[in-house]
Amino acid sequence: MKTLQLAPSLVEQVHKAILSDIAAGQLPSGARIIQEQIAQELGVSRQPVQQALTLLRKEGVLQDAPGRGLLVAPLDLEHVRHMYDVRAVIEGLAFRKAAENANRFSADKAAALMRAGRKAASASSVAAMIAADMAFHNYIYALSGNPLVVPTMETHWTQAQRVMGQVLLREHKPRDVWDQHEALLDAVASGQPELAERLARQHITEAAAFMIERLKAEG
Amino acid sequence: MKTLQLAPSLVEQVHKAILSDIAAGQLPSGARIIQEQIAQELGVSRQPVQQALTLLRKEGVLQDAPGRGLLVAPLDLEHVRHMYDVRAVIEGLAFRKAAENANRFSADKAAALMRAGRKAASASSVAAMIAADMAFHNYIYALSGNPLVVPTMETHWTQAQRVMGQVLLREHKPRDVWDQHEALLDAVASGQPELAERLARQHITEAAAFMIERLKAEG
DNA sequence: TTTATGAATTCTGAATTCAGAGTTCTAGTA
DNA sequence: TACTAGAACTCTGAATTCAGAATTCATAAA
Repeated sequence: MKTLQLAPSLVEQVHKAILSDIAAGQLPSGARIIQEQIAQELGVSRQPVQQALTLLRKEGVLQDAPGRGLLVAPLDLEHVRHMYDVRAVIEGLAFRKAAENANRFSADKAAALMRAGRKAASASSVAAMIAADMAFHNYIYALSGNPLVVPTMETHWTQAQRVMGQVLLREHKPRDVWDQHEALLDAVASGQPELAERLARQHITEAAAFMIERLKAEG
Repeated sequence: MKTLQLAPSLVEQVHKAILSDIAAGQLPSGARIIQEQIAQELGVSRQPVQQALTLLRKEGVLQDAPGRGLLVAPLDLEHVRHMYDVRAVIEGLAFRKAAENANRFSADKAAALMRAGRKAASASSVAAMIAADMAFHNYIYALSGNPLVVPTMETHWTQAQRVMGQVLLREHKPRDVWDQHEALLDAVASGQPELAERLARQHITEAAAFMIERLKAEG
């Protein structure tokens, strides 16, 4: 008999709903967040909304606007830079640990991820590209064996998604990261922690430079 | 005109109170958490307590016990190890960035932090030692110029506090980290990012080894 | 004596209500 | 017309209330 999963509480649902609204651009940077309004739109009381908001604030997605509640944290260049700085070191950790667990590496799974990524890249589907990228990194997180990586990265991923969405939308020929991903997988599969960490940090740093460049271009 | 800090909300106060109860051993691992009870003890309604609890659960300090609410998460060694792994790389980032901002380094502030830390260490006050340690690291976070470090570390700090409390409680002669802290400050003050990062990671890794050793000893 | 059934209790998530702080709008004055 | 005082409004944090789900306890039957 398998344990049945308990229904997600309203708090979690509201949390997710707000987050995806932000990622999709419904709630742009600097937008004011009014509890009552959100509660009405989602058809719940202010109570679960308030809890979700304190969560989001702790996560840095929202920020205090003393006297007028909360607003969506701005996605300015500095912020993006900082986000990628944090991401770089955590990805470094994840890849290093994953390489230490090379024995649990699955060549099949890795090949499937690569195929999906290359296909999305050639099809120029923004949503598919983001999904493939996330799937790739999530596989590494799992392989790292550190269950804290995912929650720690969660916030930064929502930001990263925001950035990628923003940038990829107007790129006709987005840069292909899958050669880098392949090199990373090689380092992991062959059990080279130091190399994997270095490559991972480099990978993210380059991605950051690219994204920031493009964001600057469009203003 | 300097911005005046707003009073901490009840949620934050409750959060802090529960955390220190756990760190102090009042609420041991596995203890059941009853909202009503906590609310009465602290003289507030269940509302802020509930919010604080959802926060604590997100942070991993409490865990779901389906059907009977929440309980204090056990402090297992693997978890602590993972927490320190994450902390090590983020501290590395913070110290590296801080060293890059050596021009904003304040010798006065640093000296004050060192004094407070050494004093707490010699006085063998657990609470003061934890507070001094946090103050030291928070100074570096601020100096790093990356506002995402603090929220990213928050979760891990709550765990770290718990571990330190647990260990320091029964150490008569706790290990003195302030020589290491001094070396770290030197690296930052003299603007050596690489060195600062390396030392920081080493510092945390050693702390982890020490804490895990002691935790293992008491079982 | 052990097991099963159902009532009572306990506890939580969520809704509703209340009070206070801040902002905005309006009117009056210089 | 520009500025200030004050009323009205908006929004939040917190308290209280409500409803439902799970556990525990008591009782009856095998």
